[in-house]
Amino acid sequence: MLINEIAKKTGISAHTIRFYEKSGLIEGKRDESIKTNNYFHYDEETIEKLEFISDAKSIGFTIREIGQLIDAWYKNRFSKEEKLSILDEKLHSLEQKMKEIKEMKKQIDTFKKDVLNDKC
Amino acid sequence: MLINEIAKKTGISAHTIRFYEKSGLIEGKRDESIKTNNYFHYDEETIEKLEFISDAKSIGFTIREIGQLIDAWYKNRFSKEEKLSILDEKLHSLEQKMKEIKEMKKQIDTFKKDVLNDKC
DNA sequence: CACAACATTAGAGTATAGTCTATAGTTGTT
DNA sequence: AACAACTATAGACTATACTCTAATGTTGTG
Repeated sequence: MLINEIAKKTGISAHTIRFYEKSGLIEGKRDESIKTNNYFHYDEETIEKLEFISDAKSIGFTIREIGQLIDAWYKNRFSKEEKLSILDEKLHSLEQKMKEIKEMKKQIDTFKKDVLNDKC
Repeated sequence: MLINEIAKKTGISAHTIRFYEKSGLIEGKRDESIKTNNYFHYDEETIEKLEFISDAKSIGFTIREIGQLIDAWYKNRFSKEEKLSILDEKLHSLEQKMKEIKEMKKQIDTFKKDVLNDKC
């Protein structure tokens, strides 16, 4: 799969995909048997990763954090213990975010009541 | 209260407070009776707002969105209906974020299981 | 074979949200 | 008065995450 095909499939622009590649989040492979060009080829796993990147971004993870998560999952650069520790850390930060969102919902509900009762 | 005092109370730097002021999130008042300087004075409401800004930022609201929320709550530039519509929109986006976070937690739990079972 | 459509790289430009520096004036303490 | 500590403004600088442009080469269709 060349870059425009995976771009269409994921809804992420080719530019952004190249940016993610430079950032180390994904990795295309070059076909060594083709000498005339050096096009990158992407596989199904990259689609999975790109979808994961989209999701993780939308909840506020940074590129660096997403990189860690992807490494913890796909790569063997970390030991089992290191991987688990990264994943637990992210789970913890998600729980924090959940709490903050619940607080903010309460806060906005209070705003709404104030508006409804003409208190502001 | 002058800028350094409110900065200490909120833990937000004077620079950042001035940035929020320029961005329209808060508003200091000048004491017209003092002719020798034009220092800004801040009140308790501004502390409330700054704390709200910190919370809202940490769950991913942008300056623009926070501005809308503050306007919906404190200002009379919007009608009751407009205010409620802004607040409902933000509540809806919080519910979306909650869903996404739950999904991500599931995803990371799956990663963890894979790591524990040496599946990656 | 012309030529549109695609690929690569390097690097410039944009938006957001600060963060810092320089300059200049003000206030409080000794 | 001297001087540290505070205040304001304008504008430069930084980091993050894109987004776009330019230059150049490759591939596929009529």
